[in-house]
Order: sequence, then structure tokens, then C-alpha cells
Amino acid sequence: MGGRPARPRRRADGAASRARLLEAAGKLFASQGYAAVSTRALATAARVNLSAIGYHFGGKQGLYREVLRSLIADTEPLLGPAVEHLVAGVAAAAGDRARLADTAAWFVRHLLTSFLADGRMRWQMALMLREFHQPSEAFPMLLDERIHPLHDAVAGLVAAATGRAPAAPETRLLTAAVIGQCMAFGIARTVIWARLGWDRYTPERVEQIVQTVTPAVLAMLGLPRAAGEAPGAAKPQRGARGTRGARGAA
Amino acid sequence: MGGRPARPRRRADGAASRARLLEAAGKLFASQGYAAVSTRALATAARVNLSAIGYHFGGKQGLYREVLRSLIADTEPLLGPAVEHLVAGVAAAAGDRARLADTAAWFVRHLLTSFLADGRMRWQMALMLREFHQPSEAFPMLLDERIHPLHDAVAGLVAAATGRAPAAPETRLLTAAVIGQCMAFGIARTVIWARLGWDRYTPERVEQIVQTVTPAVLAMLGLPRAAGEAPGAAKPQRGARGTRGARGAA
DNA sequence: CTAATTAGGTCGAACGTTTGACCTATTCAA
DNA sequence: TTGAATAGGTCAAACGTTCGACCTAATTAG
Repeated sequence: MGGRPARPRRRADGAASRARLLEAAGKLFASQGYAAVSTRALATAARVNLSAIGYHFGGKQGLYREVLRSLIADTEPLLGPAVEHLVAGVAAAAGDRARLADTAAWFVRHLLTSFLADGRMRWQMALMLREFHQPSEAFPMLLDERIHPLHDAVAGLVAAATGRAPAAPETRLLTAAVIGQCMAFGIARTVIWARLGWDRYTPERVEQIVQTVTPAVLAMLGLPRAAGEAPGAAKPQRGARGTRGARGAA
Repeated sequence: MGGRPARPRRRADGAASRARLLEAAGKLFASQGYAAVSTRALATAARVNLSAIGYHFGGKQGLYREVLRSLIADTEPLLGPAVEHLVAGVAAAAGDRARLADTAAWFVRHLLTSFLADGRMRWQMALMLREFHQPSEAFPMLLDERIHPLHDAVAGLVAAATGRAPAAPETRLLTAAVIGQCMAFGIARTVIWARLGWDRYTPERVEQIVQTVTPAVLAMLGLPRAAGEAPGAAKPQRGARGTRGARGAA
């Protein structure tokens, strides 16, 4: 039985196997954890021979390290510019609390839609979470290249809004609260879904979350309701609402 | 020299082995995940023979299920009365926003100190988190007996504060945001510690978090600053702060 | 009172399977 | 031909589970 005729994909270039392995490993490690995923499951999911893991990455551990490394690289185009835009927005607001609110609202929306999207970011978030809880040798890298820049940028916003120093403990805690609030909807999605009767996130549902979280974050920071948010059908509110006090610039 | 004198621990009662197994398994499963913990590691940590797992729980899976079951029972005395107290407090406030704020502040403090304590609750939180992310067959039980009561109670507070219906999607999302914010400091503790230069939570540090999160939550809910919080040294604030609007009873 | 039996629990030693790492032969592109 | 990549297989170690022997405390029969 000569096996060779009509072979559409044979001798795939190694780069493709490598990439498939990285992608499949990311999903599997994120959803089941490092120890729960066998090299055979990895190879099967990536439609790659078992040896490819050893060949390309030196072993299971090397594959995991490389998954984390490429996670950082992958999220750069999504988070890097947003962080820069946030820093620039805070600087440009220059004490104008309405503009600060707009910048904050924009960033919250960006963060939430990134965190709750159904693409790569989904398992990347999960994988980061696992690193938070049981840090591997790659955790410091993740901290330096992803966490610190993000937190520093948001801390700048918080500092501008509260008038405290960016490095003050209160600023950093409030920063963590803001980011944590956005992440919570990604982390505890099964609970959120159960509470809301959802089975997954859709763009409309994410928008609902944005419309809920944005005013909350603005209130936490003592900022006025942003102009771009709540375009009408959002939250007319009954009589009881605070956080609307007339307070000009700082 | 008959064999029997001075035998400090012999014929250990099975209940003790069972309990030690449950305790050790809870910690190990929480910190490393189900698949990453071997039955041998379990038996060693519990200072119990390997066969005890099969004898008492039918196997590794049965042990895990029982760990989760006893988690629910263990957290009952801590969370059950708090939930009742919250519900009662919301009802007693009867539209008095200052009293509502006091109740909310009390509950936030209770939730945070519970979540961030260093005892059992630490690994219990972690284990719950793991269930959120990859629900096992025991997830519905956890949902019904721990999550729903807690969320329903907080939703009552949120509804009273915002004037929306307790079952409204916006209410439930805001509820998730409030609870998620408290949990975030437990989930991402490694990140928080790295940001603040901490190596662990102390009562003073938890108090700092309480003093940060409480005003944030009150602001999210549009409630006035609670009387019992910020007893003086908390946060004098510079000029820029909102959420202090004079608003009497509803 | 004594001796045999039962019940509850522990123990060490295996069971068969699966794991990650490794190895060699083979295949294809250049 | 050469070298990167794949296929298939072997290996020791570790996995969860099961088993029979064993121990002790309580119960029962005589």
C-alpha cells in the first residue's frame, strides 16, 4: 500500500508545527494546568508527532516556558499601545477631570473587551492567572513585562484622579482594585454566567458589563460620569445616586 | 518489658485519619491543582497510609469531592451569619442611606478579612477559584450552597442602594463587581504583594486594604461615606474627592 | 472470667497503565 | 547528498488502585 499519492500536506515546515504546538499547548495548559496535560495530549491536539516537542522545545517544560514567552509577545500589540494611550491621555488631561474621566472610561472599555474576548486572550488570561497563583520560574518575567507596566499606567490615572502620589500604597491598592474588578469578570466567568443565565460572552453582553463597570470605576476614582459612556439607554437611574457632586478640576 | 507500656498513639481512630486527609488534600489541591497532586503525596502529607484514601473516600476523586463538601460546611459559620446580618441590615436600613452605608462597610470589611485571612479560608478560596475555572461535577453544589446565597444577599444591598430590582442584570453585574473586587486581593495576592513590596498579609495590611476598598465600594453604590470607617488616620485626602455629597434619607 | 469472634482501621506490596524522555530509522526539501 | 523534521518505538519512573495480612478494641459465647 504505497502511502504517498495525493498527499496535500506532507513535510510541513517546522515553523507551522512549532506554532501549532504553541497554540495548542497554551489552550491546554490554560484550561487544565501544566501537570494535567500529557505530552501525548499536546502532540495530538497540535496534530504533531510526539517527538516534535522534544525537537522544538527540548521537552514539556521548555514548551511551557516558550508558551509564556510568546504570550507576552502576543499581548503586546493589544496592551502596549493601550497603556501608552492611557499614559498620554492622563498627561493630556492635565487636571481636567472630565477629560480624565473620558480617558478612564476608554481604558476600562479596552481592558474589559480585551479580557472578555473569545480569542487568544481568553486562555492567555487563564494562563496568567495560573502563574499568579503558583508562580513558576517565568513569573518574574511576566511581572516585569506585563503586570508592572499595566499597573504603573493605571496608577498614573488613579494618582491623577485622587491627587495622591503614583507610588503611594493607597494608589497602588486602588489600582489593583480597579484592574481586579475588570479581571474578575474574566476569572469568575462561570459564576457570572450562572448568575445572569448566560452560556457565553457576546459583544452585547460585554457591552452590558462595560456599561456597569465604567460608572463604578469612575465613582471609585471620584471622577464625573464620562461623556462617551451611557449613550442613552444605559442607566437612567432612579432618584438615588451619588457621585455626581459638582466638583471642578483639581 | 511487656510490649504495651507507654504507647502514645496507637490504634488511631479512623476519624482522625479522615480529617487529616481532608485537611492536607484541601491545601494540596488548592495550591497545585487536582491532577498535579498524587495519591502518594496526599498520603504523605496527611501522615496516613496510601490505602486510607481508598478506604475512607473510595479513591482520589471521592476525596476531592469530600474536600469540597467539607469546604462548604467549614465556611458556613463564617459566611452564613454574615449573609444573614447583611440581609437584616439592608432591611433595617429601610432607605436610610447612611445606615445602608454602614451595613455595606461592615460587610466589605467582613468579606475582606475573611478572604485575606491566613487560616483555612486561604486555601479554601483558592480551591473555589479552581472550581470556577474548570468546574467539576461538584460545581453546581458549590454554586447553590455558597455562591448564590452570597450573591443574592449582596444583590439586595446593591438593589437597595441603586433603586434597581434585585434580579435585574445591572444589579447582578454590579454585585459581581463588588464581590470580585474583594476577591481580587485574594486571587492576585502575589501581584499585590509584588506591587506593594509585601511578602504576606498582616492584619495592618488587610486594614489598609479595607480602608481603600470600602470607600470605593460605597462610591460604586452611590452611598455616603460610612461613619464607622476611616476612624481618623485613614485617608485625610487632598482636595480632590467626591462621593461625599450631602444626601439625607431617601 | 475467659476465650473466640467481629468490626474498624492500618500497612506494605503489588497490580496494570500512563507518563516524559530518549532513540533510531525514515522522509522530504534544497 | 545533506540536514531539518517526522514516525514509531523503548524505557524507567510514577501514577491510582487493589489486595491480603495484620493489628486492636469491642462484643459475644461459654
